[in-house]
Amino acid sequence: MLSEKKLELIERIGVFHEMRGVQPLMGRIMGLLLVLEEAEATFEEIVDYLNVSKSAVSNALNVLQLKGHVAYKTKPGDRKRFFHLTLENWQGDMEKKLCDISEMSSFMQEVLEARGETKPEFNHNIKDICKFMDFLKTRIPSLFNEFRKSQG
Amino acid sequence: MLSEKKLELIERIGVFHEMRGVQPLMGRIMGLLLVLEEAEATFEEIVDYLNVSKSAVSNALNVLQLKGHVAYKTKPGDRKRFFHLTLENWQGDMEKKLCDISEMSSFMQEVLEARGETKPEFNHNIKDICKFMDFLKTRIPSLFNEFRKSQG
DNA sequence: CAGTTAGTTCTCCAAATAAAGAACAAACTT
DNA sequence: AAGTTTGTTCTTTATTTGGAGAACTAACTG
Repeated sequence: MLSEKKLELIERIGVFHEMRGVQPLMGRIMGLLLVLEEAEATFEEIVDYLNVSKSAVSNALNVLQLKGHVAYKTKPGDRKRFFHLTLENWQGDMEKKLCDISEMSSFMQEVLEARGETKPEFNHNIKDICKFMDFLKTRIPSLFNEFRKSQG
Repeated sequence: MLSEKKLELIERIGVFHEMRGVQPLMGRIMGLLLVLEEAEATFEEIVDYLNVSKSAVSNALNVLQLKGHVAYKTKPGDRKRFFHLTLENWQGDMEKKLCDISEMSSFMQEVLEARGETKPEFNHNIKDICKFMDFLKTRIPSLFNEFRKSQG
C-alpha cells in the first residue's frame, strides 16, 4: 500500500491534470508513475493501487501511450508490461507545451484576415499577440541552449 | 448575420478552447468577440449571433469576467453593456500561461521529497524538469523585454 | 488440452456538464 | 402606474463522460 502522503499527492496531481482537460484516471496514473519508488507499474498494480477497473486502466493507458506520455518495457521471462512515464524526452514535451501556447497564433492570423480596419487599436493588439507568439517560437531553441549552458 | 467564414472560425476557436477544458459557449463568445468588426457585443447580440439562451450567455459571461478574459463598458444614455475581450493586458495573460507550465514544478518538488533514491536516473530527470521550469520562470521577464526591443 | 495470466472490448449505468426555458428582478420610460 | 429593457436565477432536460463489470481473446503454462 502507498503512504497516505503519496496517495494524496497522486490525487492532487490528478486534479491538476483534470483542470487542463485530461481524463481523471489518466492524471492519476501519471501521478502514480511519478511517486512509485520503482517509477513503473504493471497493469495489475495500477488497478490495485488506484482501485479502479481493468477496463478503465486499459483505456487510460492506451490514450497515454498514444499521446506519448507513457510507454512500457518488458522483462525477460515475464509477460507483464511495465508501464512508465516517458520523462526521457521531457525537453521535447516542454517544447511542445510552449509551442501550444503559440498555436493560438494561426487563429489570430485568420481573425486578422477576417477583420476590417474599423478597430485599428484592437487589430494592433492582435498583431502584437501574433508577433510575440512567433517571437516565442523562434526563441524556444535558444532558451533550451541557455538552460543547458547554465547547467554546465 | 455573420459570414459563413466568420461563423466557422468562431466554431474552430470554440473547439480550440474546449480542448483545453473551457466550456463550449465561453470559447464561442471569445471567438465572437474576436471576429466582430466592432470587437464588442451586447448581451442580446451574443444571444442572437450564437443562437443560444440568455441563461447560458449570462453564466458564460460571468465566468469570463471572473477569469478576466472579458469586461464590459457602457455608453452614455444606453443601459446595455458592451462586452469585449480584455486584450489590452495580453502580455499579462501570456505571462500567466507561461508560468502555468511551470506550475507543475511545485508538484515535481513534492514528488522528489516523497521519493527515495532507488531510481537516481528518474529522479535526475525530475530534478532537471524542475530546474528548467524554474529557469523558464526567471527568463520570462527578459523574454518580454527582448520582444519589446525587437519591436522597436 | 485445461487452466492461468494479461489485457481488451462491449454493454450498461451514474454522475457531471451544458444549455433551455420560464419566472423573476431591477432599472428605466412613458 | 404600466410596460419595456436588460439581464439573473432556478428548475428541468439532453448529452457527454468516465468508469464498472462481465464476457472475451491471445499467449503462455503445466
